[in-house]
Amino acid sequence: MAKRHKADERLTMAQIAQIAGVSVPTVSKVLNSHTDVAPPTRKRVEQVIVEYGFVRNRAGRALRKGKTGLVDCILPRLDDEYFLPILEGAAQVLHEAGVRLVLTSTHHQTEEEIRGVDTVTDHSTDGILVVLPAEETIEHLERSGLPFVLIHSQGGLLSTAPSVRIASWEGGFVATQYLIARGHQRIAYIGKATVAREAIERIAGYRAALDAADLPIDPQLQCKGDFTEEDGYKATKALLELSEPPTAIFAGNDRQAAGVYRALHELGTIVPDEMSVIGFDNLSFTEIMNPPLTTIHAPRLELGRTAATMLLRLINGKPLEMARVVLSTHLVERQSCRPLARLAKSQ
Amino acid sequence: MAKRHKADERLTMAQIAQIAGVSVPTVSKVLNSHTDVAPPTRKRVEQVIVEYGFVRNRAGRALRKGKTGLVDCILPRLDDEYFLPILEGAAQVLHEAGVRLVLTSTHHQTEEEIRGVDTVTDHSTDGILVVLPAEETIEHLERSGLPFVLIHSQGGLLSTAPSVRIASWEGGFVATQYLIARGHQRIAYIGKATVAREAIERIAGYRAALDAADLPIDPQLQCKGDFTEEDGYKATKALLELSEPPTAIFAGNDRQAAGVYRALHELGTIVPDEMSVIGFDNLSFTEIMNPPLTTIHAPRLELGRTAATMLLRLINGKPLEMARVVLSTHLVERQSCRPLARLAKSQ
DNA sequence: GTGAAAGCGCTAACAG
DNA sequence: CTGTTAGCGCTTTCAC
Repeated sequence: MAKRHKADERLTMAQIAQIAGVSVPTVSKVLNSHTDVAPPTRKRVEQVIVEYGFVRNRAGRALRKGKTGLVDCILPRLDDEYFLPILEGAAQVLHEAGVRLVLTSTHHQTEEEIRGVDTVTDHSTDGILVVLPAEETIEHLERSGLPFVLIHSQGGLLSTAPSVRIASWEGGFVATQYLIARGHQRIAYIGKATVAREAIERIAGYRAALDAADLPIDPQLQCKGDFTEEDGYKATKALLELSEPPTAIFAGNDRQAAGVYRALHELGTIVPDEMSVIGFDNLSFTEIMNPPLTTIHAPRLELGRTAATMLLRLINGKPLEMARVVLSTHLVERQSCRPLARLAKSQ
Repeated sequence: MAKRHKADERLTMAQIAQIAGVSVPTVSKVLNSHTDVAPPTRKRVEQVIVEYGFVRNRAGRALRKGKTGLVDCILPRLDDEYFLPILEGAAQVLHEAGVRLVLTSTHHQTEEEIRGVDTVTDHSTDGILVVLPAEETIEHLERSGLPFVLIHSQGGLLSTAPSVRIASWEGGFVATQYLIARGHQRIAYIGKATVAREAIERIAGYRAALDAADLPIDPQLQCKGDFTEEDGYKATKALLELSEPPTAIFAGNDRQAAGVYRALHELGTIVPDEMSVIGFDNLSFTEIMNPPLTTIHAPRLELGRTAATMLLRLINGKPLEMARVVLSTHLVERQSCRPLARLAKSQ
C-alpha cells in the first residue's frame, strides 16, 4: 500500500527514478508501457511507484505531448434535467477513451458562452462540445481552430460545422400522426414562436402531418409557448375556452405537457378520456405523471455519445463519416391518449 | 478581429513576442497584467495578441505554476436529477474563481470511484469534490495529499475530512413533526434498511419526533425502501393492507413519494383527503405532482456552493472555519397533507 | 536495455 | 521598464 505523505509533497518522476536507482526516461517508459525495459527493472520501478503512490503530473505530460486529455463541454445550464443524459452520454464515451470532461455552464448568456469558448481555446482542452450554441459562438469556434462538435445547433444552415441534432420534424410529424390515427381531427400544438431551430421543425412536422391527412390547419390551435410548464398551463386554459376546443393536445415538450395536465385537472377535464395529450422529450418525470404521458422520445443519451465519438475522431485527426448527424426519435406509448370514438365530450 | 489561421497552427508566446518585437517575458507580463510594462509596449503587444487571436497554452502555465486551474468533481451518476443542483452550485462558485470543473461519473461503482480518484490524483486538477464517496475512496483521497471536500459523505465518523452534508435528521424530524401537528398519529416511513448515513439519520429523526410526541413507534409502519419509485409503490401497497393502516406517509424521498402517489391512485385513495404524504429532497417534479407534494427541501445548490467554497480555500492554503459543515433543511408546504380531523376514513 | 540531452510553453528572479 | 537566464515535469530521440 502507498505510504502516507505530507499534503504538498508531490513526488516527481525524477525522485522515483532516484529511489529506484534508474533514470527518468526509464520511469517514463514503465509508466507508458514501453517494451524496451528489462523485466526486473520494470518490476523494481513499478514497485517504487506503488509504494510511494506516485502519480505523474499531467501538466508536464500535456505540455510535452501537446495534448491535454481533456475535452470541454459547454452547456446553457446545469439545472435542467434535459441536458443530463447528453452529458452522461458524452461522459461515457469520453471516459472509455480515457479523456476527461471539463464542464462549463453559460447560464443562457451568449456573452458567457463566448467567453467560455475563449477560455477553452487556451488549449486547456483538446476539443469542445457545445450544446445549443449561439450563432456567434459558432464563429468563434471556427476561428479557434480547435476541434468541436455542436449539439442541437441552432440555425447555422450554411455552416458545415460538425453537429448532432434530433429529428424534431419527424417527431412532430409522428406525434401528430399518432393522434390523427386515433381519430383526432382538432389537434392543438403548443410551442409556437420560438426561434430555436428544433422548435420550428417540430411545429412544421405537426403541420405536415395534418396536411398529409387533409386536415385543416387552424391557427387558433397553434399556441405560443416557450417550453415551460407555465406556458403549457396558459395555453391549455385558452384552448379550452375556444368555441370548438381541440380533442387532443400535442404539448411541444414534456414540461408544457405537465402544464397541460395541471390546467386540465383544474378544469376537471380527464386525461385521456376527455382529452388526449402527447409530449416530447421523454423526460424522466413523464413516467410518473398521472396518467403516464405518451411522448416522443428524444435520444439525448445518444446525442451525447454520438457527439463525443465524433469529437474524438476529430481530435485524433480522423475524418468524419458524416459531419451533420440527425438522430431519430420514437414514440413512447403510455396512457395519455385515447381514440376519439371513446371521447365523452366529442361529436 | 482575429485573423483566421489553419486548424493546427497554434501560436506560442515566442511567436507573438517576435512579431511584436519584444521578448517573451514581456508578452507574459502583458498577459498577466503586470504593471511593469510601458504603456506603448503593452499596447503593441496587446494589438498583436488580438490580431493573431493568440491564447496562451494552459499546460505550460500549469506546469510552471504548479496549479492547473481545474477542480475535479466525482459523482456516482449523472442521470439522476438529484445531483444536478449540487453540480450547478459547485460550478457557480468555481466559475467565479476562474477555476474550471472536471466531471467524473463513477456509475455507482466503488472501483470506478477509486480509479477516478487515482486518475484525478495525477495533478491534472488542483482539488477534488466527491459526492457520496465510499469509505475506501476517502482513504485514497487522504493518502493522495490533494485538497478535497466530501459531499454527503457516508460513514466516516472518525474521519476529520472536510465535508458538507444535509441535516437529514432534522429533516426527518421536522417532516414527522409537521404531520403530528396535524393530528396524525399513525405515520408510516418508507426507506429503512439502507446503509447510507443520510437515510439512517432520516429515519432516526422520524422516530425521535414520534417519541417526542409520546406516540408509539410501530415497526409495521417502517417500510424498507431503497429510495426508488418502485419501493414507494410497493411499500404503500403493503401499508394499505395493514389492519390499521397509517393516515400519513413520510415517503423518505420524493421518488418514493411518486411511487406512493401511484399506489394510492390505483387503490383509489385520495391525496390529501384520505392520506397525507410528505416527501424529501424537493426535486423539481414535486411541484407538478398532483396534488403538489409537500416535502423537505434539501439545499442541494448550497451543498455544491459550500463544498466548492471550502475546496477553494483549501487549494489556496487557507484554513477552514469548519471542517464538517451541515446544511439545514426546511419544509416546503404544498398540498399533499391535511389535518387528520378532515380525513374521511379515519376514526 | 538504458540514460544523457533537448525542449514542449510558460513565468519568476534578477540584472541591466 | 526590458530582456536574459533558468527551469517546472515530462517524453522523445539517440548514443552507448
